[in-house]
Order: sequence, then structure tokens, then C-alpha cells
Amino acid sequence: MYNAHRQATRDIPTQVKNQDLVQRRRRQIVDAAVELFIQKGFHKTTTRQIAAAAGFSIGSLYEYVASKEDILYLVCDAIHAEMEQGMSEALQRASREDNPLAEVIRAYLLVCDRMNDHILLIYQETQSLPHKWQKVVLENEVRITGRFTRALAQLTAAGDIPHLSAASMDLVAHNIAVIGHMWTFRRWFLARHYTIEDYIRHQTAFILNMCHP
Amino acid sequence: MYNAHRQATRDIPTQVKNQDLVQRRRRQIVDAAVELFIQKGFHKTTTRQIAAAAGFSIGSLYEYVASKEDILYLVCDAIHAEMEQGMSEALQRASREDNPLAEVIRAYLLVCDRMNDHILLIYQETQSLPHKWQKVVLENEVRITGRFTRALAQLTAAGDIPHLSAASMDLVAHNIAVIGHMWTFRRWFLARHYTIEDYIRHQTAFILNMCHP
DNA sequence: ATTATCTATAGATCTATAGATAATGC
DNA sequence: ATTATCTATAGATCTATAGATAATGC
Repeated sequence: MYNAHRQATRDIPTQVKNQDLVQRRRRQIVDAAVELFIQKGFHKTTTRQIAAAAGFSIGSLYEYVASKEDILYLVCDAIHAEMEQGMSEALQRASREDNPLAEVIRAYLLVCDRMNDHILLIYQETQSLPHKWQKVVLENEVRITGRFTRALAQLTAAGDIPHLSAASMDLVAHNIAVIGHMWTFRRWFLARHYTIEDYIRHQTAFILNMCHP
Repeated sequence: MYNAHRQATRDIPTQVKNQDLVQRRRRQIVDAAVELFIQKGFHKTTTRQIAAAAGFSIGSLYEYVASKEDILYLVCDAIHAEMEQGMSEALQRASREDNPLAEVIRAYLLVCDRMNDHILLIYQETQSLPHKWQKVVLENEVRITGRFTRALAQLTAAGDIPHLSAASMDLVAHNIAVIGHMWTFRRWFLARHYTIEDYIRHQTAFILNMCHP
């Protein structure tokens, strides 16, 4: 279970000794909480509802986490884990003939499309996390952005795009990351006018144009 | 007071007859609430704290609004009003010699820089609004994006940029809007590497590149 | 004996309102 | 008389835990 290696699972203490059980129960908690948080938001979801949806009592819930915020942290970290895994899988399946930047953009935007609600959740509720855990979530975000920076560097090295300053390259990478999120938080507008494939096509063209001054 | 003409002030009923007084008290409520919401978030701010910061009692507060959500709606609408006013003022002062698209981008990004926390607040708390008012807030967002669409159309008409399909033009306009927000919600990274002037320069160049296929 | 789970509830809020009081205008 | 404001609180939650019970392993 890759989740065992995640920061969040290590950060949060538990009363229960059996690590395998902790693993399973926390997965139940996260699955239940994600759905509820998406539906009603973090603050309007009660710990009782999470326990009920996970299939055990409120008392047991607090054997696996120490607070409601702990649950939010587990949720945010699990979402980032799933995004990163989704991208890796998509890239392994990818053609390897195309432009490597276009490929990573495509993989990313497809993950954003699939994980629409989850990405929105992170946008809306990261602020509700204790400060030290906000930092971990932002580091996850930086790690994803790093993939774009690397793809850009690769392209530059191959001479496929003109040389960009490190500052410009970073900014383009962040633009790509945010263009993915934009598909989720402007969906109310975008999905009325474009399919995800339209969106990928247009935005990929725009991003490649950015790099050709 | 331009705020009287806003949707929100008309949507929310009050017990108090004197419209001038309603106007003033609601301004007090909004000013107090904005600060508190930015600091602690909507859900962790209590109506009592808002009343106290506004300078009257909890009982009086509820003469001017019917619920805590009403206050959030007033806040979101006031923020958009201030953004739109800020852009208009900046554009009136602008040189009128430069590229009109670059000018509107500059005006917008400076407003985003100044209203950093307020824009973040809208991102995080719009979800806590009743559905019918979420719609009004999104319409405000569309209205701002419309300014970019119009500037792009103007440039195309003047022949300064190649012809873009209506779909592409809309997408570029949304990209501009989101690049402004990005300055607020990725500030933890961006502000470490760029000043707002760097950011304006780089992003303006990128956006103009987008339009040159 | 130890570990995991459950029930019942302490304790702490928080929103919204009812009813009393003060201020204003005829 | 009417309008605006205040105080006090009803009523409804919700988180987190203490202590009792059930399940597991020696």
C-alpha cells in the first residue's frame, strides 16, 4: 500500500497497535470523509457522519485520529497521492512519440478532469488545516509542478524550444498546474463550451506558444 | 454610494426602514466581516464577533441581515464591486498609448495584488453560500472576464493580433482572469521569486504569445 | 491480559429571536 | 407612536473522551 509511505500517515498518531488495521481503517475513514466533504464541505460534515459512513462508531474513529483536522489532512494527502499515481500511470501508457511536454500536460489534464471534485476540495479546505500540515500539502503541489519544470528543461535541452530563463520556466510550469485546476473551478463555464479534449488541445497549443518568444 | 445598486443589497431584506442607515450599517458589517473572515475563515468567525467588530450588538446585527450566510453574500459582492471599481480607476489613469490588452491586464493584476486576501476569500468561501447567491457571485466573475474578451476583440478588429475563433478568445480571457487569481493563491511560491512587476511583465508576454499561433 | 470497539455524555459552543429599553419624530 | 438597539437566552449542535463491553491471543 503506497499510502503507508505518505507523510500524513506518519504524522498522525493512533491508539491502535496493529499497523495493518490502522492502514485499513484509515482508508475507510478517508473514503467516507472525501465523499462527505465534497458533498457538504468540511465544516458542515460532523465526525459522527464520517464514523457512520466509514462503518464504525464515533468512539472508534477517535482511536485512529486525534481530531477532525487530522481527517482533513489524511484526505488532502490521499488526494495528492492519487493524482500523482494517476499521472504516472497515464505517462507509462503514453505513446512516447509525441512531444514529452504535451504528453505530461495531457496526462495531468486528464487526471484533473477525473478528480474534479477532489481538486476543488483541496482548494477550498486547505485553509482549515493546522499550519504545519498546510505546508505539507503545498509541498505536494510543488512536487506536481516540478514534473512540468522537468519536462520543459528536457525540451530545452533537446533544442525543441528556445532557451528560457529559469524564472520563466518555473512560471510556465505553475501556469500549467493552474490551468489544470482552472478546469475544475471554472467548470461551470468551461464545460458548457468545451469537452476535455477541446480543452487539452487549445491549452496545449497556448502553452507551447508561451515558450516561443 | 455605488453599493446601493448592487445585487446583494437588494436581495437581502432588513427590518430597518431608514435606507440610509441600512446602507451605513451594512458597510460596517461588511468591513468587520471581511477582516474576520480573512483572518479566521467564515465558519470559525461567530456572528457575535462580527457584531462586536462592527460596533453594535448581536441583536442589532440581525435587524440588518437574516442569517450569517447573508453576511457572506454581502462580503463577496462588495469585494467584486471594489475589484471592478479598482480596474476602472486604473484604466482611466492608464496611458492609452500602449497595447489596450496589456493595459487591462496590468490594471487587473495590480488590483489582484492589492486585493490578495479578498480574492482568496472568494475562492474559499463561495461554496458556503446558498446556491442562488453562488450564481450571482459567478456572474460577477463572468463580468470581469468579459473585459478581457472585449479587449481581445478590439485588438483583433484593429488587426494587431491574428484572428482567433470565439472559443479561443474566450479561453484566453479566462486564462487571464485565472492568472490574476494565481498570483493570490500561489503567492507562497511566486512572491518568493517575482515582484508583482516581474509577474506582470512575464505573464503579459506569455498571454500575447498565446495569441500568435 | 491485551487490544479494539461501543455507548453515553460532559462540556463547550453558536445562531437566531423574544421581549425590554432607549432614541426619534409627530 | 414609531423606529432602532440591547440584553438575555432558548434550542440545537458538535467534538472529544471516559468507562463499559466484546474480541483476540497467550
